[in-house]
Amino acid sequence: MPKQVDHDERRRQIGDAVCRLIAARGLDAVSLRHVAAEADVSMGRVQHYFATKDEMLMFAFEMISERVAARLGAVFSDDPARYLRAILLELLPLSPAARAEAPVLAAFLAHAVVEPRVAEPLRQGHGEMVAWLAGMIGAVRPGGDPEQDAAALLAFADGLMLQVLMGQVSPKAAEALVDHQLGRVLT
Amino acid sequence: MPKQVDHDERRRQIGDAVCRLIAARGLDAVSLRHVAAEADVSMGRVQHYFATKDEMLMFAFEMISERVAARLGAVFSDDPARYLRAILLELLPLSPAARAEAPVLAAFLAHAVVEPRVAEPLRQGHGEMVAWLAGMIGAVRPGGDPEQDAAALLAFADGLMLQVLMGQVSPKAAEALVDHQLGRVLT
DNA sequence: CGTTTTGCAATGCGATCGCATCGTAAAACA
DNA sequence: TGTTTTACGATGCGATCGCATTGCAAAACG
Repeated sequence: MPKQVDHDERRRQIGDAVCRLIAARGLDAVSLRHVAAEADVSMGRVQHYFATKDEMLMFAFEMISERVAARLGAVFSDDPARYLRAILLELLPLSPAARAEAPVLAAFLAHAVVEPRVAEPLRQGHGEMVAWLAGMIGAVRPGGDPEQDAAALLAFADGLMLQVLMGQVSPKAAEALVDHQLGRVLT
Repeated sequence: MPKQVDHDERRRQIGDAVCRLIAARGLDAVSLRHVAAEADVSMGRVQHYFATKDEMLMFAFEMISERVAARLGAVFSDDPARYLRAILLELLPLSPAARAEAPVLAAFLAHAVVEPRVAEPLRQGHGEMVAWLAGMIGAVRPGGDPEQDAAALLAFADGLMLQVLMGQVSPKAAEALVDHQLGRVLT
């Protein structure tokens, strides 16, 4: 056999091309041929690593999910208020990394509306996020209803992400809005 | 010539089919043949009323935009606080009408991320909505920064719409969240 | 009443789609 | 060193795509 390649590495390279394609031209621009071209490999190679297009898309979805999770996991602060703020900002397409991932995430969010297999993991992520946010809010400001505040804050962040992506809100304005909203919640 | 038909009416019938298709299976399920089947007409008819698929999609987009606008326009209350609440609830997929339109809107929102021709009118609608909300907030609670509160509230509503569509938040919980959030803003 | 115009239905075309199949160079393994 | 197995590249197939073309029945119009 030819030199043993890193199977997972190859899959990630192709998944990367899928994500770039989605970010630039949307989910329906993803075809085996376009992906192969974007990744600069043959179509046979793409097929070798993914049995079906659907499997490839689901892999790309898991990829960006994990990347976003990793980005959020890399955030930390001793001060709960700062921690909370940093996490919320990390959800928005402000940094280059987030700006690359957010359009892909947005495409999958819309896809989740009509595709339960995408919606389910997102549902789980939502639950975990709300729980984490509620914990932080409770740490900063005891009393009240931290779960409600957490859920509201997450809805706010999700909507703001989309609005920034659509150009309805500038990155600068989005950051100001996060501070404004946090000010309302944490007092 | 055959009996004079109501040209606009026919276009709306086809546009309706497009919207139903998008709501059920997403934007990329829209093909001339699928639309013809959904509308129970021939493909030739679809082509007769829309020169290109793109024109058909843009028409469907304008259709739901106007419908949502009409639904919002039908809301009214003498009490600014109630008015504000009613508008926010109308943005969510709670009523049957809103539940039919929201998935279509969500699909176009995601499309807007990579398609400026869809993003532009949405940008305008966003601006108008923020201005209106700010006015209402100012009427209920003078002082503060109503524009910031309005923008934050709209981001919250947009995100909540998506979350309800994805099943992350139940309609009942969404309504409670709206009241919670309004309580934070209007005091 | 004949002509013209309208509203389609039908068909076809080239492109592209996902996917299956086949062939093969090469390295791991016996 | 021979065999097997891996990693593809190439090609092809049937389905579907958007769109163009053609034909024609019927009603509005002079």
